[in-house]
Amino acid sequence: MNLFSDIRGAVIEALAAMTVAGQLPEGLDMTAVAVEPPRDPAHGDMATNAAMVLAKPAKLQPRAIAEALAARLSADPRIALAEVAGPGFLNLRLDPSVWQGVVRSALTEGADFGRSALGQGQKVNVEFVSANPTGPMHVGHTRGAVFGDALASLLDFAGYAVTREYYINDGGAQVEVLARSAFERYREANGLDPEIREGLYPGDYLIPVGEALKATYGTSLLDQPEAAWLQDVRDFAIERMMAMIREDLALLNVRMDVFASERAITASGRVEEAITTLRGMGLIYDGTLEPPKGKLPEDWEEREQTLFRSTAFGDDVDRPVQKSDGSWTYFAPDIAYHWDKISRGFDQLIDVLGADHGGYVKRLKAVVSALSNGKVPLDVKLIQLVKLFKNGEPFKMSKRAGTFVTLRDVVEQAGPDVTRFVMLTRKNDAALDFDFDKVLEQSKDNPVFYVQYAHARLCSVLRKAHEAGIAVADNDLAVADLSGLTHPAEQELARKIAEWPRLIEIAARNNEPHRLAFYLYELASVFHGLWNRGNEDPGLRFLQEDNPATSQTKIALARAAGVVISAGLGILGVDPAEEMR
RNA sequence: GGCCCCGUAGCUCAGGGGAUAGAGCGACCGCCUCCUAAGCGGUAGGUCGCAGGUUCGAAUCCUGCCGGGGCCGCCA
Repeated sequence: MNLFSDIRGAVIEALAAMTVAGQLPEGLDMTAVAVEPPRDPAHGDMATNAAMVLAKPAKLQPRAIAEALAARLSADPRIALAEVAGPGFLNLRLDPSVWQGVVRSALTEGADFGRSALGQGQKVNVEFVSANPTGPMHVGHTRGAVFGDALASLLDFAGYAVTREYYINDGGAQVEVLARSAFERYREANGLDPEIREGLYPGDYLIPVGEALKATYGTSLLDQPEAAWLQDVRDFAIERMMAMIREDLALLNVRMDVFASERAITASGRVEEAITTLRGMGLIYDGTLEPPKGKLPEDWEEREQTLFRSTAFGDDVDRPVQKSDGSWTYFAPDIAYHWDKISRGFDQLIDVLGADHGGYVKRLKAVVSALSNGKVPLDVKLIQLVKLFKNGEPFKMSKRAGTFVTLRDVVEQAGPDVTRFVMLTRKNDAALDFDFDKVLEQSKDNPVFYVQYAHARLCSVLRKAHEAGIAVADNDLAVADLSGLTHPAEQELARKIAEWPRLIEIAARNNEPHRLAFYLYELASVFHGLWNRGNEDPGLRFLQEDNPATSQTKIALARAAGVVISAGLGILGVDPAEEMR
């Protein structure tokens, strides 16, 4: 159930009845009518802007509409009080039974409470990570991985059919560099001095690859010319790198449905196909580009290239797809890849990219718009940098100094739960500070801990109640008498729980999983607050020693909060701890 | 030069058309005979960068400017 959409339905129904009764003109657009939680709890449980939104088109005073609407809504048993306030808000106070209904829904629906039909089963492709298969993943990839995985889970929960996809850039020049680098390590494994020339990858992680090459090929490649071994060594090294990357993702509990290979897509003729399609639309032409403004590259030369008319879709300049020598630019496989995704029938595409790829957003959107006739929206989520700290001091990453912080370093130190939650405590387009010490702190300063602690406290209550012989299994609590949940502090928690389904839809609409992290923090805060009220007012304790029935009632509320915390953390990929150690 | 992101409390950040703008940290004052005080309550703290505009209503949308960061190439 989604209480907010239920009540909005009641408002829309009342407005329709007013139209029939001649109190409103016909044909009004109701899409802007919203039912939201008011900022100030004193304003009631929910508020609707209906009267203000409709006043102008209906040519009526907002207060007049609001009053007529209030009169109709008052007849709804769920609405205890409807009063007009401010410039025309209609504040609604809900009957306590409504909150009891929310708690019961959470208990009966369990992990599915809040699941939405918003997506209507639409096929969404979430492409994320897509780190080059040339080395281990670093912190930046970590954030992208967590974000993409959580977003995918969120969209799944919101009713989309989600595919998690990794695009392997195994077709460009950089994998040949990888091959040459690995070959040097292969020579090293055979007792020769490696020549890690400028431009090759110097990382130690290639040493085992060199050894593996030796194990497979012995000395047979040593005196061969590059042309003889390049392809085999490249494929061998890519496979090794991808195995390493898969392991890293597994450490973070990130899973992929599809690993798409640039080389496979290119080999299948998708590039030519996509370019031909674009050409058929008149979007490909031969021409020369203006030199870039600002600092002019030293070797700038005007040359004719094959260009994609991305300016037709709002890009700043047209983009080259083919070099002057006829070979494809790096952009061409990207076109083919997105064409491939469109061809696979996705209704929506999402690309999760590093913020340094911001300059490609327009051309990617242009391509997707062109190739799908504007039917498939592409949302590009840019992931800002992660700034690492240790003891409050910035922790500079440098490949040269050997302080290159990998995904594995982070996860091994902080653990997957902490890493994931912290990475989601900031909007994707805001830079994130990640302090190794703060993140491991077990106090309320650490949001992960704070949320997990709320859940652990609940579990503690459940254990104690169970020991006391009170039936606290979910199906027992779901049929408990909830009419005793009338205290304002208890209703505050129920109100927060009721926001969960609405939050899911807002977060999913905006592709913003960070909203879940913030919400869960708030929910935990309300839970801790109610818990502590029990110190002063024993009547608010969840466990009422001598009264199993009342205990069941109150524990049902606590457990409903726990259901949401558990589900929410589940979407973020964080384990809801049952006890803190 | 162009494009993108950011600018909200002393600090770190939510909120991104609705009412008197929120949270955490830091500061100050309180709360353990009691389900985990690893927690809770309260006080103080604001020109939502600046200036226009749209709107019944702008921190939120539009334009310009200021300040910070990022990107720009036949590289990937």
